[in-house]
Amino acid sequence: MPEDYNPVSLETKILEEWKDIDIYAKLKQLRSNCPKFFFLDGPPYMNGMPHIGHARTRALRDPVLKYKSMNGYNVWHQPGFDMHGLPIEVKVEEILGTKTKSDIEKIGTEIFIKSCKERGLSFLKIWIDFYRRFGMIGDFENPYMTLSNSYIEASWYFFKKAWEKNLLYKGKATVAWCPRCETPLSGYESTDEYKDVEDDSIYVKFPLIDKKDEYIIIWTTTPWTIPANVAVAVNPKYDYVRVKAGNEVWIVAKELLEKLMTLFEVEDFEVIETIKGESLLGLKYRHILDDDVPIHKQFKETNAHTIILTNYVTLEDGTGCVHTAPGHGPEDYSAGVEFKLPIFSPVDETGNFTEEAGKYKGIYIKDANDQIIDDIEDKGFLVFRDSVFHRYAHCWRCKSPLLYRASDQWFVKVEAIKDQILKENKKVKWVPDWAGEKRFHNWIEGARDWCISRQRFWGIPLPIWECPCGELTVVSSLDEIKSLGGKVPEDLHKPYIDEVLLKCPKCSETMKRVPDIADVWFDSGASTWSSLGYPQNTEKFNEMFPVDFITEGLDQTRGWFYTLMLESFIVFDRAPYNQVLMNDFVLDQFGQKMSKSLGNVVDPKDVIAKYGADVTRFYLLWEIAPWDKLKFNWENVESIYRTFNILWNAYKFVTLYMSLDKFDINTSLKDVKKYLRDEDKWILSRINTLTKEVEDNFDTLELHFIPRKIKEFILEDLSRWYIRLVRERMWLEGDDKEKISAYVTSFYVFKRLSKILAPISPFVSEAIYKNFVGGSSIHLSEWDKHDASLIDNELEINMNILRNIIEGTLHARQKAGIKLRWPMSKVIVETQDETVKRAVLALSEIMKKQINVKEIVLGEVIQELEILPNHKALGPKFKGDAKKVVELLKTHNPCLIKSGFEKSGSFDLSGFQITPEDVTFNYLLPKGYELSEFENGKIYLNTEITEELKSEAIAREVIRRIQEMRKQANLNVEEYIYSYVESSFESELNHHQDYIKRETRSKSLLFSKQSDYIDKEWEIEGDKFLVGIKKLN
RNA sequence: GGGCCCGUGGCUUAGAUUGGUUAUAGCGUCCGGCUGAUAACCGGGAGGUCCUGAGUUCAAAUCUCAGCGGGCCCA
Repeated sequence: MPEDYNPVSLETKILEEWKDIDIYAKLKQLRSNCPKFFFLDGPPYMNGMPHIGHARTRALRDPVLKYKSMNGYNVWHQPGFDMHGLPIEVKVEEILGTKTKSDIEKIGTEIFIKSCKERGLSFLKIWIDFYRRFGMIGDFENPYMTLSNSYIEASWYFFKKAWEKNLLYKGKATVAWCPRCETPLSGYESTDEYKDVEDDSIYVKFPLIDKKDEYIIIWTTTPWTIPANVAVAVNPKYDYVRVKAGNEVWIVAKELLEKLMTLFEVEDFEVIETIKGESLLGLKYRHILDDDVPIHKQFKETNAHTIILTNYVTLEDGTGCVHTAPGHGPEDYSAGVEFKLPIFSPVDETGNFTEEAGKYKGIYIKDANDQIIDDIEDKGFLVFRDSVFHRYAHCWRCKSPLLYRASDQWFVKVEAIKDQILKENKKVKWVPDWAGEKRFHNWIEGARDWCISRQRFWGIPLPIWECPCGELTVVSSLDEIKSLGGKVPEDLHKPYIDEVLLKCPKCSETMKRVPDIADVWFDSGASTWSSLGYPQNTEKFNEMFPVDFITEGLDQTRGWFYTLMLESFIVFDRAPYNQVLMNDFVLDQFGQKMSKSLGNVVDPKDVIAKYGADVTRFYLLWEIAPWDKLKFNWENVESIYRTFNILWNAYKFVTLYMSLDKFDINTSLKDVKKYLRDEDKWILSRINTLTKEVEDNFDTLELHFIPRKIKEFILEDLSRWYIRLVRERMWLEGDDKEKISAYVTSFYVFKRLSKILAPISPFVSEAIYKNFVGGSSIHLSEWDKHDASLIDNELEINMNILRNIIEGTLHARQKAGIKLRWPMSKVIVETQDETVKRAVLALSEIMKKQINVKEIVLGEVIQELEILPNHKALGPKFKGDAKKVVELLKTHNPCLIKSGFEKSGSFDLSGFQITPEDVTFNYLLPKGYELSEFENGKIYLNTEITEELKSEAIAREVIRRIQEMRKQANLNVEEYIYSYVESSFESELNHHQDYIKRETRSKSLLFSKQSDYIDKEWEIEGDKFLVGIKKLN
């Protein structure tokens, strides 16, 4: 006999059992010859604990894996963990107290790397323990970890392939740079953290050469980039004006002129000429700081200090003439390339000006702003100075303001292959479809070449060796290192890998490794093959590739979904995955982001500790579609818990009687086929319909429908209906066939239900299944496919109709104030719907029991119409005749009056014209009936209580009291008692003596007070009843 | 500024793909009832500008456009 539902102790116990039988090993073995299903785990970043969002993603993916596994697939469930990268470095820097890269070098790269490794690994056990507790079954002993030598070695294959395909190049580029981390950030890393900051805002005039006192006006919020200015960009399509202001001529965009002059407080100005932007091309100007930054004088030989044309110039702010410094902005950079400008970036890794910056050498760029502005002002080129609040990019880890600087980096050519990638993406099934067809598609369309190198420590070292002769070698394996005369270190990380020297295949000189590491986003993108140790081991990979299914959060559009696609495409010329499920985040119940500072964080540990993993998983899937934001709502979790409690109680109920009767679970449906009653056939149909729907939803990954339908089934079909209907049969004595057929049906339903529930809530399903069916684990069993032969749509429809009618009847009872315990003689169902009629005829036995009515009749009831005068209206209208009108109303047929209103809006009442406002119509029920409406008709309940009905009602009332007393006395269900009832209803009770005795398991029923009975006085409908019971010894 | 997603009683939601009687259900609330599986449940009441506006249509929560608010991503 099962205990009460206590999820936490139940789950702990089952976890022990799984451990004892080594369930994963068993599963692996069981499915070893089955078709593969390659699930690739999106590796979480190992810098913190699992949060509720992680739990959500896992609550989505694990059911799919379990479902696939039950359906005979050999599922690959290797967890993965992302363990490199700047976030870990930043954390370790906090611990070690370093501030800069040179600090790290001072304490030693080796110590630093070891600390990073320790930090990355420190979360491993916590995560795997979480996975286990969450009910996941997987290859937890063999996760893939991006920091392992084998992973690193395998991932190098990408660089080799990219190099061979000419998709890897070294270039100078202007990239977002963190001066504290001293490394570039990829485009998307740099946009993660925009903050509103106050900056200088200056308008500066650049003197045109060969035009006396003529200037072009620019605007900038980064004065420190002025020393690197080499051009001014205008939009060829816009109109520009030459304006006379005082003794000078200024050039600005026409549209901005008024605004600027107001800002500069120049009242006296005059437009001399309006010209298209394109005609400004090639005008030369003098760099305003060429005395302080003398290198500009050398640029005179080039295209520097020229007006150029670009279409990124807008009229939103500034002057329409854009200060261009190709060393300090990506757009400036491309313009620089196009117009062959010097790519000049006189700033070092730490954000300080270099020698090339002349006078400003050694000053931190932000600190140089004031001095630069002063210098510009002293030279007379400052038009206006202000400050602005604007959004500025900051480093996503250390929050330092970023800058753009030109540097030598390694790039992956993306722009060249993005059309092919877009084509490949069309073959991927995305759920929801817009995630792939729109979001991901758009992202790829706008993709730029990927700066993959980082000048940091903790990451996958670039496998590129460089010879002084200029030769570059990209290696992709340790064997290759050896064959080029290198000694393979024990650990492939920096600094060890930097000591590996190769012999140049061209000139035999010593080659040194490029000191860079890879952008951490590279790591997980290589998991397609690196997690399987390919290309070092080909067997597993050949068997598994491509990936059948992945799922991650929507933020991974530009992250993992992208790097996987990009890297795999470069390596294998195809999309790496067939199916992607994208989910949204988890917010708090008000739709706000969870954050420590708001104190609204929901820790999955707490949810599991309170309600168990089954409920948590079920809830996370049930609440909303995977691709919508989930507002975490404790009350709804509670409602799922209650559902599970009901499931458990339903399960307890059937097992109680089955075990009392020692029911043989091998009795098949066939054996009892002819004894199955409508409710049995109905629930058998329902569970198979449910199974079919669940199968469909798993196929289309509309996963939220699954728990919703299961919940509906448990509450509506199983608990509130089927069990209510079969309850009486469970109390039948002996080997009654109808009871056995109810057992067989219940057994079938619970076995199936546990299977359907197993992927989502693996513990409670396991408990029910093992208790019922036995075996080692439900997760080692096969999915029970739906049995179409048991689905009876008509029966399901009929039962629905019946339930509507029953609800309606209960409503009528309530209106009439007659409780369900009191039997009634007749119900008339009035309907035009043939289906409803058929349903009533087919299922009237069930209906009679449920509404406690002796007879159900299909028919019509004529309702009498009553007309009432509306004195408020009649009085003023007919004054003295009002009384007469009221009398006349009584003598006319209300139906005629009503149809008169409907025809002409009024009625001639023996000369008095009355209108609808003058009267009120009422339908009168035939005497002794109560009415209630349902979806397809009306229900008339005969409320007349005969002596016969009353005596049965009294009997039932008494039964109910005795049952209550049995319960209070803690008697077992099967225990017998003696009982007595002392009341003024002896003859009525005597009439139903057998019934009362049977229902209450009384060996005797007396009608006078007995000594040594437990007794209690009850009041029923105003009469006193003294009831006593005594346990049989 | 651009792309994508979301906006339905106090709260959480159904609804899309196929426009169609009175807009779904749960929680909460009020009233009543039932109970030998169920500290459960059942029946009923109250509670809605379906974010706003315009358009298409006989008919719009649903389709179109514009706007507002929120989110993710990009600039």
